[in-house]
Amino acid sequence: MPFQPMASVTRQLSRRSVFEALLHRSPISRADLAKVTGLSKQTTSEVIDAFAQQGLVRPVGRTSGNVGRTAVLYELSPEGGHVLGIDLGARVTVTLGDIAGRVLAETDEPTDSRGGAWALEQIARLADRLARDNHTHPSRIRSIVLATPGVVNPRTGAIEMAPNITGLGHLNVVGLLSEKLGSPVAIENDINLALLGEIWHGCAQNVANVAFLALGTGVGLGLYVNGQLVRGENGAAGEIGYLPIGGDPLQAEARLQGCLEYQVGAHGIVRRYHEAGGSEVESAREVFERAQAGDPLATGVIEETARLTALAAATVVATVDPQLIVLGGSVGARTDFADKVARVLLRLAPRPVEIRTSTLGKRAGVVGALSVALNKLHDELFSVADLAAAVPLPPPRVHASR
Amino acid sequence: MPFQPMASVTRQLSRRSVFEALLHRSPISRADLAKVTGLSKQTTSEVIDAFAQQGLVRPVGRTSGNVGRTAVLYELSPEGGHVLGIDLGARVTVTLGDIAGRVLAETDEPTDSRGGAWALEQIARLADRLARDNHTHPSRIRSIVLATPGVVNPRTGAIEMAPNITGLGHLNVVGLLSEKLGSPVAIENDINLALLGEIWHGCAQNVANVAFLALGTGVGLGLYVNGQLVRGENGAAGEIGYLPIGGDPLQAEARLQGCLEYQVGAHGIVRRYHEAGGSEVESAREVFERAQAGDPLATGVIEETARLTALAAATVVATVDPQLIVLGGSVGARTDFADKVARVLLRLAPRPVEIRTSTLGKRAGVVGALSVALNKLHDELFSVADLAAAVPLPPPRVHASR
DNA sequence: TATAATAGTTCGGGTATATGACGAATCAAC
DNA sequence: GTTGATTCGTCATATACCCGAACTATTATA
Repeated sequence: MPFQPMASVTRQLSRRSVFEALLHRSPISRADLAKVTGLSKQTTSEVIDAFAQQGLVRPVGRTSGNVGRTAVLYELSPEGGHVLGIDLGARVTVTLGDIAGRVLAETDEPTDSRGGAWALEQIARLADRLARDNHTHPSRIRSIVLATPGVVNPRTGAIEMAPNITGLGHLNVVGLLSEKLGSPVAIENDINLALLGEIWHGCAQNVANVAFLALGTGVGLGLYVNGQLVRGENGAAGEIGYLPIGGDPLQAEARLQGCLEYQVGAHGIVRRYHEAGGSEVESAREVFERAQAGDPLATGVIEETARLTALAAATVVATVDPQLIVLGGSVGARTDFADKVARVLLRLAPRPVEIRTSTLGKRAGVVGALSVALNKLHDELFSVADLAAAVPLPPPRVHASR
Repeated sequence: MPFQPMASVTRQLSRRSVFEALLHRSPISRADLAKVTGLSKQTTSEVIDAFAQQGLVRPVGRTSGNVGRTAVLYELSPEGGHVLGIDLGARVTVTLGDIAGRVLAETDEPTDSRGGAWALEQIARLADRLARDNHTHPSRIRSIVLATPGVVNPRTGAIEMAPNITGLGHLNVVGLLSEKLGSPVAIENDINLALLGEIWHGCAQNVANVAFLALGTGVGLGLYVNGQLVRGENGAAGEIGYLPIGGDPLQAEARLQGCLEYQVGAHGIVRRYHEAGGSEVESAREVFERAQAGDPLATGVIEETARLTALAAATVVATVDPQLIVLGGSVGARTDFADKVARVLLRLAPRPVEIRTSTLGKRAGVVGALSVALNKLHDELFSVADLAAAVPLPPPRVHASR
């Protein structure tokens, strides 16, 4: 094995170029690939031959009707690799995709209420069945991403504060799952992945600076800045439940649960309705329904919720200046609620910011997980990471001035 | 014209590799360069020869004392290119550096109070003199970065809200300055650059996630996330003067000046001292002095200022989860004040965050400007940007699921 | 049927890189 | 001093990769 790092870089770049063209323009001929990538026909052909031998690419017919010789058209083969996106929330959702980003199948069921290891077992079972039902052996799956609530440590992948699923924090989820499923597993916060889902296939496509405000059982924020996800040093970026908004942040409940979440989380909405003298309700959705039915107490609670949410949004606008704010989660995705928030925000922010509601809804998490799994697979195959890491240009060390 | 027409990618990578090694380990021999870069001695030698011919590199002696043939040591030549960092605030500061990041000279004087075009003229004069005094013709300067208060549009470079220097907003600063100085000019917000200064040579070295909280005449935030500066869609990231903290954000002054800035800005401190019944003072510094002298009114004002600052810091922690918060600016850099902030923040944040005070002080802005100018020069010479842009791997377009 | 156009392959040339051999220069030990 | 080990830097050679041009194959159209 003659190890020639530099020499292989250029071929890797060519491969990557061709792959990308296939990703975006398949079915496509060798000739068109050469035009699109800017590579010579010669190089393109070599790469395609290699891809075909690797099973990454397959012919799908020929051109016809045009003058000249017919061209063989190629596309990425589903056999090239499969990826899995998993969302672990109140339900477990598993999505199977192929290397080209095509969604092949999706399944879900309520999460095993015993939590912890049982939930992982459930995931493995669903994933296995999904793969087999789609003529794919589970071992063919090359990249798996799991969306989970809680703070995910970006270095270790440990789940540090999982509020809803019990007993996840003590498990080595990455290790257990990747062993069960036989493929590399990555974990990411569900709100972050919902954001990436909206960016990939939802309402935030082609935007480099987006904030995703999730309001449901909890409160959370996903940040996408400079075309990158913001995880934070401990994976705790976007934990805006702890924003000092809506009460005394030094109060006991506020310190424990988070000041904003105490008010705006689903429990907070119900509690505030009761405190205002409202009759028994079970869920935040009921408060919304009563408000729509004309209950003035409920309306007041909702208005206040919208005001606090707008304050949180204004906070994000002031710190990060996104082009777009996406509202999601069971509460946030309601268009009536989003309208209220937008109205307040207009008076709070120094400049207007576009607000949209999530278009993917509950699927945002899995879709985002799939997109990350896909990116990981692509990076593994056509890594430019080595290249970027090989020649960084950091600020120079200190030199004495003369 | 040292423009290599389409130097092949692989050679460019080698050049970059060697350059980076020179940057960090000079003086260094050809043999050691080969070891460090992983390139062959042959390639390394070719690159060094090219650099030498280009004037980018020069020999600086030989090794001695070791067994074996002596090696010629090389370092980056100051002739390789010069850069300029400029800070335009109450004073104009100009720093001259060379391609290796060595600071060659620095000068400053009070900003021309007539502002606008006069200030630009002043900058040009200072820069010209600085260059000539250091045996460098101004035309040798290849990259200039200007630090300025206000919101700098990241696309156009226009200054959109310059509070202190009058008449800057209406000028095409980039165009005028680059014409006067004969070199490409970039503009960046002064707080952002102060942050980068601290990261380069100050108290935030080797940290990937930093927040820089500047408290002085105004209030501002610089964010460094995932090893990148956060500018925001409109360059308005970090405009935390508008954070809804410390009062009703819908109040007239709050909406105009920014809610937090109205309280915590230097004017706000003075005003609050007067409102509390304190006697005439001119500046925030006097309030601090009186507090130190035992004035209970002043102490109260300072405590409240620290509390509000801590709230702002907690906001940043909750949204972005930095590893480190740097306090800077004439007020923020005071260690006594920083201690107070740290104490309050400890009780606000769900996890402790390190707080430091700026070590570069007033020079942070120029140093940061110089670092960016340097990076721009390096990127121009050894751009890997073309390379990264040539083969992106974005999420694929939507495919119909089957 | 002839012609123009397009697809894909073959071949030669140029630029890189790595490797190993070789001369040059130095220290250390005898 | 002389010799040997050691390191520096260059030369020569082989290989990988890319491109462009020539060439063959295949098609629509006049």
